[in-house]
Amino acid sequence: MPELPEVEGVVRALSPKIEGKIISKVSLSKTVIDSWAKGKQCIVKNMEPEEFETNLCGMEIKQVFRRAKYIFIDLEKNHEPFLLLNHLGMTGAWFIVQHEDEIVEDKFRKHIHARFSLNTGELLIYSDIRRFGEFRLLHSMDEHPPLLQMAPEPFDDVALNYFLKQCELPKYKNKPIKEVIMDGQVISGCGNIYATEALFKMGIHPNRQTGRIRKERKIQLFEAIQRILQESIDMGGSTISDYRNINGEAGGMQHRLKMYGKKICPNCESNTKSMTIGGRTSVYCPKCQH
DNA sequence: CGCTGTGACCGGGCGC
DNA sequence: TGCGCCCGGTCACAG
Repeated sequence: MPELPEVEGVVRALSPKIEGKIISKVSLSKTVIDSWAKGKQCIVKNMEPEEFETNLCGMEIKQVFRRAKYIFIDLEKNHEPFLLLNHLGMTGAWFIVQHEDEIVEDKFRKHIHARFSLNTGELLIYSDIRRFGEFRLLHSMDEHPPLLQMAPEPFDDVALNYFLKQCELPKYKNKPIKEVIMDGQVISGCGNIYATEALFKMGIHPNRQTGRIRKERKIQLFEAIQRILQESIDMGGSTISDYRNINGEAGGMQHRLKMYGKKICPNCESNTKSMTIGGRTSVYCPKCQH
């Protein structure tokens, strides 16, 4: 499941391969196209799939960048700028190939939902097994209100103070710390894996009420999150189930995880525990985390 | 108006 | 072998 480091990996791999190229044709899957008639919006949101295909046709890819867990692609057609939003959801993956049978894993090849033909003859392919991903064709981020609520990038200078300020709000201060650090309006890009790891590293129980953690400790926690996100970026992200980078390769960070998905605490060797916090499974060591 | 809780979206994988 | 259920990122919507 892609969190910030995995999305960053995709963007770094994707950008040099597609920037400057032109989308000559777009073809969405039957599942996506048929969903509209059924009153659903499978993957392509807020636009009729055929319109999405037509609109993207002829667009030049200017720049690919990441914000939180979103991939954004700056596009241009007839001197008019557009912004293509893509979120990988749980299982989204991009591939650049000459032919789609180069995608060797069945589960990715079987769930291709968007094919972008490039003017170079290459195929840019978006596959999404569980279809939790999404595309939105926008002019700017203002068009999609949730984007305006996002916390700053975690490596931005203002991110720490933003985090501390949000923690003081009534809606957050009585909530479990894990729920708060995973909230994109508090910290950008920190999902279950890295929240679990940072809390373990800090010895903080995931269910601790946010308002009951001293400021100094909150600062240390934030810095731990920054470090683990950076470490994971450097390692090529974590491949837990379906994450692949653009070359179909797994990341390396999963081998460095100490608590996420573990049965035994690597510090004290007691059995880990698991509880649901904010609707998500949270693993922790009952002895090391308080 | 703002906060809170719940449902919806999915198929791989696992437990029984 | 087969069936049913669990899981999760994000948002929409109800209360």
